[in-house]
Formats: sequence, structure tokens, C-alpha cells
Amino acid sequence: MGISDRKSKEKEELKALILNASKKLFLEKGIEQTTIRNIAQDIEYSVGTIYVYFKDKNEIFHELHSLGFRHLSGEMKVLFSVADPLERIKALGRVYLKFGIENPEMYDLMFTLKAPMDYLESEHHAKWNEGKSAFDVLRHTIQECLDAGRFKGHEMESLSFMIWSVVHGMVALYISQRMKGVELLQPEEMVMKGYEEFVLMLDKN
Amino acid sequence: MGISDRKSKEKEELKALILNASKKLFLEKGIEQTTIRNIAQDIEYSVGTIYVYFKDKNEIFHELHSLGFRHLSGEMKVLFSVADPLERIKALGRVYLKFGIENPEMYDLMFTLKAPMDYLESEHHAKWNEGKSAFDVLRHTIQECLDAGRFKGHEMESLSFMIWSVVHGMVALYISQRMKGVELLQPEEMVMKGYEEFVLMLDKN
DNA sequence: TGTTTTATTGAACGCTGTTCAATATATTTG
DNA sequence: CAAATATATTGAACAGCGTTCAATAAAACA
Repeated sequence: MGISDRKSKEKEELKALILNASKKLFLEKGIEQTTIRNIAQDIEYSVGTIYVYFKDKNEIFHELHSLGFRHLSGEMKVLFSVADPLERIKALGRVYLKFGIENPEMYDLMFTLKAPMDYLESEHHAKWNEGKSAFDVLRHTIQECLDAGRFKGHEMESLSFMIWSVVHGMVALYISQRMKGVELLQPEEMVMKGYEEFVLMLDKN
Repeated sequence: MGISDRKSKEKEELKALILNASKKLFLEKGIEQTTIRNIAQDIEYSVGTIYVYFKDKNEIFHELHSLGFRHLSGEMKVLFSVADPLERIKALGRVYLKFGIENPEMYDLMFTLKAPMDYLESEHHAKWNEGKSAFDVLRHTIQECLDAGRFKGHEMESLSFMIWSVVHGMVALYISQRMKGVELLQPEEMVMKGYEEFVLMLDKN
């Protein structure tokens, strides 16, 4: 049916309109300061309309969080060409840090805030596929390293978690302003320098 | 004056009463779900009274955050007896992780949430003394390691930041439920196992 | 054109943090 | 002791929040 096709297309368009406005306001004034009424006003619809297309605010959060993962995966896919798995690990870390520093609001949504996880719980305990896929890339790369005889004495799962923690910790401390708090000067630079300290240790394995 | 002494003592007592109730409700139902009205009801005072003793909610957050730091410093002081600075570093990490896992709400307040930092900003850009003191312990211990000829090729400031990031990253991923999200089984155990992977690398320096 | 289906609205509800004139209590003074 | 002053406490009121839903408007169908 031509009409119902057009209808569902229009629905998708309005949904996208809401998401774009949400993202714009998010990046402009932060997540906490963005309200449903803001979003409605921005797209010139009433508040009620938002709730026709999204069941609640957490669903909007979750959709944007997924958008962030598509962005991050895009940046990471470039590195599939790096042959040496250890070099790939190092490069993945740098891409991750760059993404976090350049997209703090998105990063918070993806890795810190409760909202997207709360949404998953509300959807009959749905899985966090976005996060799992991203972490599985790390798992596989570490496994490649182990298969190539690297990281002797280490274990895949816990080593993967440790490496994720290094880069997540850096971005998280950067975003939460704790680096400035302890007077770590030029935080963006310091994140990269800190990471090179870690790379230096990785190289001894 | 005897009377004004008693007055200021009573003021301190009510302030402590508010803080204790706040902390209790915090740990019971989480930070986000604890409201000023909750706190007032718990201590059987009106909402207005809270605002006589604290200028706003962020000040309560900040006081509790300071309480958390006194707790954490207490746990860390025990380790001043460890002679070998490298062993001290390793032990500091374990204490930090244990604290984070056992006190997730407090940890969030201390190292993730914006509220306590916003309070500092509101107080004519006051310094984050609690965090700085804690991090300085790490800085000095790393310096001791360097002075003892350890960590050749590494730099104090960036190495300290990197080590903080490892443990903070682990706790943060644990608290934000992202470990469960990527199906890292038995998260509490995995945090410790992940840390031992890091210790294994530290030992090669 | 009249009827049915779909889309949109915005007032209303129960929350939130915060303020501040009114009230109650305690202290000091005449 | 009583009156005057100072301090402490109150809770209604305000503006804002996420969310709901009966009423309305628009579109599709018969």
C-alpha cells in the first residue's frame, strides 16, 4: 500500500527529527539541562508528540547512545588493516581516547550514565549489544596477541578488561573534571602522555 | 559566652543530623532518588530548615564527598608502613578497588558526579583539596620508585595519572554496570583479576 | 459527503529544588 | 517578671521537571 508506506516513512522522519534536535541540544547545553519541553519547542511540536514516538526520555537517551556507538565503530573499522595485533591494540586505544575527548557528552551516555542501561532493563532485560560488540573486538585482538606468543603469563578475559579500564579511566577522569581537580596540567595532552606510558609497558610483553 | 557556645554546638549537631540522614538515604535508595523532602521528613524538620544549614543540595553532596575521602584516606594510611614503594603502589591499588566496590554511591560522589565539583566552583573556584591530597600520595610514591631506579624511561606525572586511570576505570566500569553489559562474569572477582594483570606488568619494570 | 482512523495537542498531575514572609521559640533588657 | 529583641523554624508558593490522556484536528476511506 502506497499510503501506509508513506505514513511509516513520515513517522521515521519525525522520529529522526526528534533525535536530531535532542542531539543538538545535548551537545549545546549538556544532557542534564536538556528537557522534553526544550526538544518539543525546538522542532515546533507539542510535548505530547514526543511521547507518541518515544515511550520516555530514557529511550531517547538510548537511541543517541546507539548513534554514538555507530560513530565509534566507524572510527575503529579503519584499524582492521593493521596487521600486527599488538599495534592494532595500541591504535585502538588512541582512537578510543580521541573519541572520548572529542565527544564527552556522547561518551558519558555510552559508558557512564545509567539511563541507556535502565532502558535496556525496561525492555525485558535486553542485551547491551553495542557495548558487547565493541568489547569483543578487543577480546579478539588480545586473543590474536596471545596466539602470536605475546603477553606470556596473561589471560585473555582479564587482560582485555584491564586494557579497557586504562582508556576508560583516562576518559572518565578527563570528563568528570577530576584531572583538573588534582592539577594535572593540559589534560588533553596528559591523557595522551599517560597512554604512552601504558604503551611503553605493553611493549615489554 | 556560654550561651553562644551552646548555640553553635547545637547548630553543628543539627548539621550532623542532616548529613547522617542524607548519607543513610543515599546508601538506601541511591543519590538520584534522595530528595530534600526525604531528608527533612527523616529528621522530622521542615524543608526550610535544611536550607538554613546548607545553601543548596550540592553543598550536602560536597560534605558527603569529603566524608568519603576521610574514609578512603583512613584505609590508605595503614599502608605507610610498607617499605618498598612498588609494593606500596600495588597495595594502594587494591585498597582503592576494594573501597570503590564496597562503597559505589560514595565512590560516584567522589570521582564521577559533577555535583561536588560544581559546589567548589560556586565557592569562588575553591580547590579540590581532598582529591589533590589523595593523588599526591600516589605522586610521591611513584617518585620514590623512580628514585629507587624503578620505571626506567617513565615520567612521574604521566605514570601516576596512568596508574590512577587503571583503578578508576575498573571501578567506574563496575559501578556503571558496563562490565555486566559486556558479559564480564563475576565482576567483583574480575576487577581483582584485571588488577593482577596490571601488577604483573608493573613487575616487569 | 459522511464516517472512521490516525496524528497532534496542551492542560493537568505529582514530583523536584528553592525561597521567604509568617510564626514560634529563646534570649536579653528595662 | 514583663516587654522587647534576636534567633530558629515553618510550610505555602514558585517555577520547573517527566509523563499522561481526553479533546481536537487532520487525513483516509467508503
